[in-house]
This record gives sequence, C-alpha cells and structure tokens, in this order.
Amino acid sequence: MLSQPINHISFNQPMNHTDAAQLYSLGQHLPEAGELMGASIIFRRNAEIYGEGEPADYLYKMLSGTAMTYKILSDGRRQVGGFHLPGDIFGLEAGDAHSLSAEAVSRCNVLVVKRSALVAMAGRQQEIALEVLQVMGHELRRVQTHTLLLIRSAQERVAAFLLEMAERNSTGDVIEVPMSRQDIADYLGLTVETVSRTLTQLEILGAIELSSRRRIALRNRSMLHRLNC
Amino acid sequence: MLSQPINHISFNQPMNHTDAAQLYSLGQHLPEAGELMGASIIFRRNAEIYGEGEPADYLYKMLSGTAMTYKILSDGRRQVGGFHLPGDIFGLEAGDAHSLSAEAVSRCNVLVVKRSALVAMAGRQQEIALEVLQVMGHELRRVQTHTLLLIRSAQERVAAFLLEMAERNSTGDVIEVPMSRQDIADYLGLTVETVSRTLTQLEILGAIELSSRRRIALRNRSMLHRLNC
DNA sequence: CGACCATTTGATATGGATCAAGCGATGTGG
DNA sequence: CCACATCGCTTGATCCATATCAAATGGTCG
Repeated sequence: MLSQPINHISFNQPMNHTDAAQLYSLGQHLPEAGELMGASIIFRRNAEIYGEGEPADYLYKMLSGTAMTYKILSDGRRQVGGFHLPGDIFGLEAGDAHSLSAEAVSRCNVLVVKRSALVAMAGRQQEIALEVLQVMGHELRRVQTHTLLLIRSAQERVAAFLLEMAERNSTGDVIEVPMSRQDIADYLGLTVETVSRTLTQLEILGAIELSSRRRIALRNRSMLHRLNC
Repeated sequence: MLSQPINHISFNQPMNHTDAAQLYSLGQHLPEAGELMGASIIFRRNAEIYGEGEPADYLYKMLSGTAMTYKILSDGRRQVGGFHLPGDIFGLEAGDAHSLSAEAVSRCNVLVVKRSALVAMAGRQQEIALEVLQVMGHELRRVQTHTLLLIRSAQERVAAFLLEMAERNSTGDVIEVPMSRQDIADYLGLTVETVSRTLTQLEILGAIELSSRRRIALRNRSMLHRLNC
C-alpha cells in the first residue's frame, strides 16, 4: 500500500491507462497519513477532512461512508453544501483554497488524490481533462438544484431530500440516513424542529415510515413527488 | 465578419495563439445569426439567449449589457440563478442540454462560441483546458455563495446583492441596476414587495440612496457590510 | 442504572408572503 | 402637447409558515 497506480482514479468508469510511475503522495496535514504514500484514508465519524481556507492540494473520492461539506457563517449558523456518498468526488475547487469545510458524517474511506498530479495528467491526456470537467459540471448542477430547493416550502424541501437520498442510495424503498437531523436541517436551511415536525407529518400522511432514527422507509413515492413539485 | 480567429476568445486575458482556420459557426437557432459565421450577437432586452433543455452547443461571453439565467418552477415561480455582466462567461453546462434559460436583461452584445470547437481546442492545448476549468470553478463558487445568500434575512440578502453589484460594476459608489425589482426578488428568493420595502428601509437607515429606479448610490458601505455578515 | 445527547412535541413570536390599493414614470393616440 | 392607459414600483394591512423558546421523551453508552 505504498503506491497506487494511476488507474485507481475512476471517475465514472475506471480508466484504462496505466501510469504506474505516477504516485499520489499524501501531505502530512492529512490525518493518519504519516509518511505513507498511500491514497486511501479512513476518517472517523465527525473527523475533519479539510477546513475552509486550507490549500486545496488534494481532491477526494468517497469509497465508503458519507461526508458533508459545510460553511459556518459569522453568526454561528451552519450551511451544509452537500452530502457525499460512495462514488462522489469532492474537494475540487476553483482557486487554491477550499471554500467549504468537509467532515465525515459516518466513518468513511476516502481516496485522496494530489491535485497537481491530476492537473499534470489532465494536461497530457485529454480524456482526463474532460472527465474533470464533467465532474465539475456535475457538481455545478447539483449545487444549482440545491439552490432551487432553498426557495421551497419546508415540506417540499424535506420530500426532495428524501427522494434525493433514495435515488443516490438506491437500496429499494428504505433509506439509510447517516446524518443527524441537525445536519439535514442545515442542508435544507431549516431548523431541527421543523425537520422533525415535517418528518412526522409525512409519516402521518402515509408517505414515509420512520423505522428508526437513521432509517426511513418510503411508503408512497408519488406523494413525495407531488410534494416535491 | 465571416470568420473569427481563435484569439478572440479571451477568458481572463486575451490568448495569444492564433488559429485562424478555426471558425465558430453559428447555429440557426440563434436569433439574428442567419447563415453568418460571425461570433458576436446583439440581443434585445428580454430576448431569450437560450432555453432550458435546449442543446448546450454554444457558450457565451458577455461583451456589453446584462443577462440573467433562470428557471421556472412547476408552480410558476421563477428562480434567477445569476446575472451576467461584461466579461462573464455563461452557458457552460455539465451535460448536453442547458439546465437553465438565459435572457437579456438589457440590450446586450454577446460573443458566441461553439462548444465543440472549444472542447477540441482544449484537447490540444492544456492552457485552454485549464482556463475552462477555471471558468467553471469560478461559476461553482458563485453559485455556492448564492446558496449561502438564500438562508439569510431579507435585509442581508438585499445588502449582499447591492455589494455584489457594486463590486462587479465598480463605478464608484453608484450602481447601475439594469434588472427590474422582480428580477432582483427572484434572484434573492424574496417577493417584489419585500425587496422594495427593504430598499426604502436601507435608504431610511442612510445606507443607500435611491437616485432613480435603476440607479442606487451606496452611502455607507460599512453598514451594508455589517448587515451582510 | 443513570447521565447525556438527539429527537420529538408543544406554545408562542415574528419575518416575510399575500392581498390590496395608491403612486409615478413612460409611452400612445388623439 | 396633453389626456389617458399601462406597467413597474411603493406602501399599507393582514395572515401564515417557520423560527424560537421550552419541555418531555427516548435511545445510547459509560
């Protein structure tokens, strides 16, 4: 586990160009990295993956678990920018510094890639540059959709959140919700109380079933879609 | 005006690689384009530049005037994604279709670039690929900042809007506001009434002066910054 | 078992939406 | 050039969704 051949960076599909000489060296600011040149890191629940303002020298691909990006406003409120599930790439920024912080929502395994290495590769191989563009475009669309969420009613926001999670988890009708109600609230621009109330209200309506704190079953998707419109 | 050498696409600074063989042919779906191979187009006020769902075959650089991107929700509400001032590039999308519509807020002159041409160039020249990435990253950050706006109070949103416009216009303390109150409201996720009320309130506080409908003078920037935090 | 923290539930307050009307600028036809 | 229509903007009155404050409940972990 001292080196990681290039083809371990798979964005959508695994890439087929092997470039074993290219290593991803890990900076010592990364927890548990030490002197290792490995690329896969475990973060404990609540561990900071990177902080706002830190140099954006790395980007991250979620292998297992869930992370979130967020920003703390001057008045103490927190806005969650997004949740990152297995397969997602995050930490790709415009400038040289992260504009959001990232934190592990649950224990997670993250592939860490040095940005400069990726940029160098992108310079040599067109497909990689295009894939990076695609990842960024995808992220842009996600954030735009999130923007649209924030102008809707509480019920619409919660319904949209549930459907989004269902679509991304896609384990049938039961959603695993690793994040706390507070995390959800900060993602949706609501208070915990409103999220909680809305969930029970959706349960009363028969749209969902709150199996346990971190598990929600969708009972009536079309109703959720109707609320979501 | 039948052809346009490559170095007319300047993102941040003009690029110095001439590639006169490369033309930007304009699709006939673009107004006033006709059979021309030219790249600079005038749009009248309220003219549609592109529509949501249309193929994103072109991207656009604002030369003069102001445009906005927006989306109509199923309930009829409109969310404005952003305003585009001279120098801005817009229309760069993740997939093959536009996820928002774009419309001229004032009469504007727009440079139109065929996406496939740009992608081809990006494949050949690393600097161009990097510039495209930078443009996208910039846009991503802008949208993220917009997201943060939408969870704030009305006063904070309006103050932030004024400061944003001042920063981008940078003609001293007087802002030209080409967009209607309704456009501003839809950008900030408020109603026209609230925008109007908040502006007069800011005037009473001495933070601004409503010189005319489309012209606002900043009288006390630090007050606006304080409201903005 | 007991302490703690997340979540839910309840009561009340409030910021912004909604409904409604007035006002002022701009444009048009006589 | 003026009367008038129109549209965008402002101002006023009221309502409602969500925030806020407060307390009860329940799950988790030592």
